[in-house]
Amino acid sequence: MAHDDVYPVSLACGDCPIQHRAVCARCDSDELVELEKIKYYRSFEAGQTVIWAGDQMDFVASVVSGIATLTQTLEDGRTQMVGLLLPSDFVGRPGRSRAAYNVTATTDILMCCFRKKPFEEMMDRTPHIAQRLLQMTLDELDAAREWMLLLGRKTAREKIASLLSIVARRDASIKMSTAAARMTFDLPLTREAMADYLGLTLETVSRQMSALKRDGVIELQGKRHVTVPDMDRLLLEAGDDCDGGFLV
Amino acid sequence: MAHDDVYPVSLACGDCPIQHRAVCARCDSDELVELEKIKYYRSFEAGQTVIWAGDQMDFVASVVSGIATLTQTLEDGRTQMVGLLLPSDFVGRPGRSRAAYNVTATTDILMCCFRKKPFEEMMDRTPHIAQRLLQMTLDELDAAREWMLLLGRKTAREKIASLLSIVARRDASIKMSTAAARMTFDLPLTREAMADYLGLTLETVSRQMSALKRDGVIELQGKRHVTVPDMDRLLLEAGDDCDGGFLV
DNA sequence: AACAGAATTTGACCCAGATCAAGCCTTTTC
DNA sequence: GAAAAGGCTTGATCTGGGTCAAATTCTGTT
Repeated sequence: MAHDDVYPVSLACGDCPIQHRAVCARCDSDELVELEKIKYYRSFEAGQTVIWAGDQMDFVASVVSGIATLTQTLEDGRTQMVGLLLPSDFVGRPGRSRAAYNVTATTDILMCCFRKKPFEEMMDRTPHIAQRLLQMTLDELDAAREWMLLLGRKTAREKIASLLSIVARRDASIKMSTAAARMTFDLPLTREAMADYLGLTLETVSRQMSALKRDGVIELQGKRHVTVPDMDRLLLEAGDDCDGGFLV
Repeated sequence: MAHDDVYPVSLACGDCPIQHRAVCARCDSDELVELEKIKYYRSFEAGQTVIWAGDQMDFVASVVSGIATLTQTLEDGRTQMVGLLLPSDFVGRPGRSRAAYNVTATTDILMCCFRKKPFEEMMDRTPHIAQRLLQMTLDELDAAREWMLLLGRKTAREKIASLLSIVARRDASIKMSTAAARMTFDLPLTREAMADYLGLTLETVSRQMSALKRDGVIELQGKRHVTVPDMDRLLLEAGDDCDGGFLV
C-alpha cells in the first residue's frame, strides 16, 4: 500500500460522514498538514506483538490497514481482549505511560505513528487535536462500558449475537453501504479470539455459532464467512434494549 | 457542607499528590478561577436518579461529596454497574450526547455542575482543560479495561478480593494515609451493588465474603466495616499480576 | 492427489455460580 | 418495646458454560 495515499484522518476530523474510519477529502485542514510533517510508518506481520504490556511507550499511533487486538492477561494465562483496533483506530496516549495491555497484529498491519514529544507539542499548538482525541476517547469509553454489560450480564448466545451485530455494523460502515436487512461479511477473528473477546471458551463459541445457524439466525459459508438473513432478528438475539453498540 | 470551600479540583490540576480527589491549595490557577465563575451546585438524596439513560444531558459535573453509581440495564432488568463516582470524579461529556447509562446517588451527594455551552467555550479558551479532561478520560478507559478482565476472566473470589483491594486503596488515598499492611475501611456499597459491579448475584457475594472471612483474609465488624490484616494476601487473592488497578 | 497441521466442531461429563427458599440481624416506625 | 422492613446470611438444588477428549473440516504443501 502506498503510504502517501493515506492520512490518519480520525485525528483531525470529527465530522466526516464515514466517521472514524476512512480517508476524506474534506479533511485537508492545517492540523492534517501539521500531522503529515511528523508522521512515520511501521508495519507488522500477522501474529507479531506491536506493544507488550508494561512497555514504555514512546509513540502514539493510528491503524492504517489491518486489524490488531488489545489484550490483558492474568499471570496464569487467562486472557481477555479489551479492544479491537480497526483501520483509523488510535492507540497510545499522551503523557508518560506504560502500556497496560498487549497489542497484537491479527492480520498484517500498517500503523501511522507519531513520536510522543512532537505529538504533544503539536497538541499544545492546535487545541482542536486534543478535543478530537477527547471525543474519540469518550467514544471508546462508552464502548468499553457497553462491553462491561455484555461481559457481566449477557448469556453466551447473546454475547455471540452482540459480537456478530457489531462486526456487521462496522463492516457495513467500512464498505460504506447502509445497513440492510440481509447482510454478509467476513469474521475478522478466529473462534479463540472471539472467545477471548467475549469472556467464553472457544468450545462455547463454536457451539453457540452452530446453535444460531441451526435456528436460522445466521448462515455460514465456510468458517469465517457469515450471512445474516434478518438483521433485526440478530439484534433481538443480542438482547440490547436499543440499537446501541459501538465498537472500540 | 459549605459550597465555597470546595473546588472541582480534578479538572484544573493533574499534579496534586492526592490526585483526582481532594482540595489542593496549589491549584489556584487561572483555569480554576474561570471555572469558579460558571459553576453551580445541585444536590441529590440517596437513591435519587441523577441522570436517566437516554436523557439529553445539558451539563457536565464533578462529584463534590457522596457516592454515585453508573449503571447500564437490559430491558429484562439485568443490570451492570459500569462505574463508581467518588468525590472529584467527573460525569458527562462535551458535545451533543445522550446519556448511555443511569447515574444514581448511593448516598446523599453534592455535585458541582457546569452548563455545557459555557463549559465548552471555556475549553476553547483554555486548552489545558481539554488536556486535563483527556488525561482523566484515558485513566477511566484504562480502569474500564481492567474491569473487563475482571468481568470476563476472574472467579467470584478473585472478583471480591479485587473490589476490596480497590476500595481499600481508594479509601487510603482519601484519608491521605499511605497504604499499610493492615487496613480498615467502610464498604460504600450494599451486597447488591457489589454484585451488580462484579457481574455476580448478591448471594454469591455474601458467600464469598464469608469465605474470605473464614479464611482470615478479611475481618468483618458489622456488615460494612472491613479490616484487612494483610494487604499483600488480599492482593494475591485478587489474582492481579501487578499492583495495577485503578478505580473509575 | 495425498499429506500435515491447524482450526473447528461435537460429545460426555463436571462444577462454579445461579436460583429458590428460609431464616437472621439491625434499623426504623409507631 | 413490639412490629415492620431492609439488608444480609445460609442451605438445597439446578444449570449454563467449562473441561477434557475425540472426530471433522479446512489450508496449504510437497
